[in-house]
Amino acid sequence: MFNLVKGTHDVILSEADKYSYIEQTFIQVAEFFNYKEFRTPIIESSELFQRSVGDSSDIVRKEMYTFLDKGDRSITLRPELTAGIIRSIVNNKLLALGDIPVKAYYVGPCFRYERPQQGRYRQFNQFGIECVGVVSPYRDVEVISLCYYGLKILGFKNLKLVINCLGDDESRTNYKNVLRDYFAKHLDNMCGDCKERFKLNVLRILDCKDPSDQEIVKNAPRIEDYLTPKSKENFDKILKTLDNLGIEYEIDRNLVRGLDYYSDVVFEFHYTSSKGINYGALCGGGHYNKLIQEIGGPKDIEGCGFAIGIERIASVMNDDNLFADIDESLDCYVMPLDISYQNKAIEIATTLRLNGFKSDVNLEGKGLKGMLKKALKFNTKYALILGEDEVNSNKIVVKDLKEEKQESIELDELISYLDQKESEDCECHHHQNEE
RNA sequence: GCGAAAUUGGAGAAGCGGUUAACUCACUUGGCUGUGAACCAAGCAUUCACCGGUUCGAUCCCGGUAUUUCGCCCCA
Repeated sequence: MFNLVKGTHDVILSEADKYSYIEQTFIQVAEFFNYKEFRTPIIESSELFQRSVGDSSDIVRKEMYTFLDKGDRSITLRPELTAGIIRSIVNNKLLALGDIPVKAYYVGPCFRYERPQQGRYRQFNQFGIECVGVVSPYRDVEVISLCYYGLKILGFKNLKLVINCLGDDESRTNYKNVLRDYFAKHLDNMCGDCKERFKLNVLRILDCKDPSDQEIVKNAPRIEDYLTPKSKENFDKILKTLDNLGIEYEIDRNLVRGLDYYSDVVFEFHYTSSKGINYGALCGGGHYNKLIQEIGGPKDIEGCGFAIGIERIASVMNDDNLFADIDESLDCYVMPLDISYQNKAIEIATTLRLNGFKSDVNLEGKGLKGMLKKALKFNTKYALILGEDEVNSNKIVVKDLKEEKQESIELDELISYLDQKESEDCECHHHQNEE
């Protein structure tokens, strides 16, 4: 027996159904917003992430799976997908063609060397979108609303959008200087992490969880006082539009996020269940001004995106019972009563499949009782019994497992018989709906 | 990276320094030889995560390893 590698997990059977359900929901919403799928490599050059995610981020500093390949190239398993998506947009010259914005969505595995916990793995899956070529603050709203509707369709109620504005370059340079001056005075009393943050990225001191540090943060200069008029105006437009769309938000001036490429608007959706359990952030995203240029793209092209963790969403949905019953059913289960009828049985099953009936055959040589049990386990509509009498007379018994009725049918008429039963079924449903 | 706790069949789970490792569910087979339930009977861990140590004897005590969970950190 081999153990799983730490922080990895198998996604199988009903768990896999749940993951596809989450992914498909977001994919459909993204398609509806005219986003196109992008599939980029799982491995990228290490430098890509150092440049984009940022040397001062925890991800780059301690969470990347980096190795040298046989040609001595430094390779990294992607810790997130934004960098790769932007790289591919730049490499494929999609921006030079003038079709901005490029609207991309993605789904796939990411890798971070972190301490595993429930709903949190070293190999995990993300869905996300990037909208590159953003010239209007309303694009930011579009990105936020896409995320909002995806979560809503999955059944999340009482979502809280937590939002902040980090400002553009000019705002941030000014603000960081002021902030550095302020924290320099208090640095001796602050935690070790913050001393580190002071050197690397002073903004990240703002979301330190240390209580005594929070006291210091409380009196720190605030970003809103250092925003350039343009940043401020854009942020106000975003907030106003969110109001109009009925998306509730809360401004958190200390929301910074751990990736260095964000500027201007950043956001997270937080969730508290009806039972009052606070699950924290389900996803996060924001705007980036300099990332495209940093990766070698044209100047002055901005983007916006968000990502959700599939594992995290699935874990919360499991916990909060948000998965509707995914109804897996089988139309027909063919049951040969003797192994000598198995060849006949698979012929019948094949015919059924070619005619649009999802079918399976019992080839395990069980007794009728055992096969019926198996049929029930698959949530089968029709059990088809093939015994001596049927084989001799070229017939088959069709047993409706829900109605608990059965009929012996000529094999030639099996498909038309089932088609007729199905259409009656449909009409029945229609009548029920009308009532 | 730091701190803590856990790990017994397919699942839940009891157990104790001494060899039939309880019980429940699931599953298999038969009673019922061609019909789903119930009932009854039988079967279902030479083994208690792995490796060492202590011991006459270890699933139980000790040490190490692995994994998981929880907290910190961070995030999705």
